[in-house]
This record gives sequence, structure tokens and C-alpha cells, in this order.
Amino acid sequence: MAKTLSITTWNINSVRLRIDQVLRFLAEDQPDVLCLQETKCPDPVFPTGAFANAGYGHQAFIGMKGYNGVAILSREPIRPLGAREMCAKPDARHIAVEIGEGASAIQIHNFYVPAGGDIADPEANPKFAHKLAFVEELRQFSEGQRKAVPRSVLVGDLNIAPLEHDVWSHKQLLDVVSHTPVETDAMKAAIAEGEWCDAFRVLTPEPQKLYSWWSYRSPDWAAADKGRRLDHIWLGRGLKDQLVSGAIRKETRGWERPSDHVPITLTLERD
DNA sequence: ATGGTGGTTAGACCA
Repeated sequence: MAKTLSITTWNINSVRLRIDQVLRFLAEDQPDVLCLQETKCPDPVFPTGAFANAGYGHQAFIGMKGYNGVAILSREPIRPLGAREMCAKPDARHIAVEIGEGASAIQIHNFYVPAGGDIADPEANPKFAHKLAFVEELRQFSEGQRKAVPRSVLVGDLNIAPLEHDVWSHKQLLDVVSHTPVETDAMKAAIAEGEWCDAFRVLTPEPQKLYSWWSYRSPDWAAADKGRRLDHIWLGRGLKDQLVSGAIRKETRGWERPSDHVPITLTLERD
């Protein structure tokens, strides 16, 4: 068995439109497991063959027409654990698998948290209310995982930048959905409840800036560098001592017709 | 500064 396990998470913003970019990334980086969000792809037309040809023949995915959708692609066998209906909605925002055998098995949970709309007021904006309810459900889920499955990894586009240095300007974004105190507090509560290790922040502590997303609306995204860290990989209490390294593939944001998110990869020591 | 850009899909809806 391999001595390490590498897991990538990437909001691809249409897996069919960007299949060539995903395949390029897989060829270059060869993570063991790739978790995607916003596949925007119904299951019957998911590009299973393209991933299998690239060496990722073990697949779990759930999608819908036009919106949302998550997938887990693996180079080695996985056991599907199914998809949760978060907030009682069948909207394809979670899927999970188990990888590895016996006592060394690891659960991987891939989430796509609602973006939350533009107005940071749950009374005025149902999308923001949905986001807050989703993160509260994530907190409850975290409690269960902490107790029952300490060897868990939670990844995804969580659409919240929890820390001051997870955004280009803390003060200018305090009223902007993704960095409001009610969201960042809710996310911190979920992390605490699960005793999750925020892996990229252990590897690169504040005050160093970390971003995984740059808006399409920024005319010169690289020069302006007004990013946010919306994508995350959390390690359960049974895995936090196995953290090896992390990588943020910022250069993919400069590819032709890119996703607005970039892939982030965490490597774990394996036992 | 209340725009700006992009994907899905054919007029909005979502990010």
C-alpha cells in the first residue's frame, strides 16, 4: 500500500465544460482522490469514461441538471457511503466514501455549502438562511463524526472564509457574504464540535494569507489578488497527527476559461 | 461604484 494518501478538492464549475482541465490537473499532480463540487451534471451524462481512462476508475457522484453536484474519483477502490440530503433537500451537496481497509480505513465527506446570496440577512434572504441552516447541520454532523468516526476527512467548497487572513481585506469583507461574523462563528462552531484540524492553517498559520478563490468579476485577478479561502480540508481527531503537506494550485486560475476556484491538495501519512 | 463575469440553457437563475 502507498505510504501516503493525497486528496484534492476543487469546485470545477461544470465538470463537462472543464473536463480537459481536470484531466490535465490529474495528469500533472496525480492525487489519489479527487473531490469535485459544482459538477452541474446529471448522473447519466457524468464523464465516467474520461476519468476511468485517466486512472480514476473508482467513482461516486451525485448530480442534477444545471446546479450543484458533487463527485469523488479515486485511483484505488472506494466503498460508497451515499449522499446526505442536507436541510432535507435532494440538491446534491454531499457525497461520501470510505477508502482503505480495516483499522486504517478513512471516511471522506465531500460538501458543497450554499453560497448564500448577496444579502447577509436570513430574514430578508432565504439563501442566506439556507446557508446558516446548512452550516448548523454541518456542526451536528461533525459531532457525530467526532464520536463515531475519528478517522474522517471533510473537504469541500464550504463558501466561508473563516479567518481574518482568509480574505484580502478583513475589514472590507465583514459585511460580505462568505466572511460575515455569523457565518465565520458558525463555521468555527462546526470545527470545534468535530475537533476538526483545519489542515491548511496548521501548515500555514496566520497572518499569512491563503486563498482558493478569485472572483470572475475581477478584471485582473492576479494583480489585484483579492482572493478568499472558501475551500477547505479538515482532518478528524484520529488523523491530525498524519498531516504531511498541502498545495494550492493557484496557477490553474490562469488557465484558459478557468474555474473561479483552484484545486487544493492535502497529503496524509498512511498506516 | 450597487457594476463587474461566467455556466446552464434559452429567460432567468445561480455563483
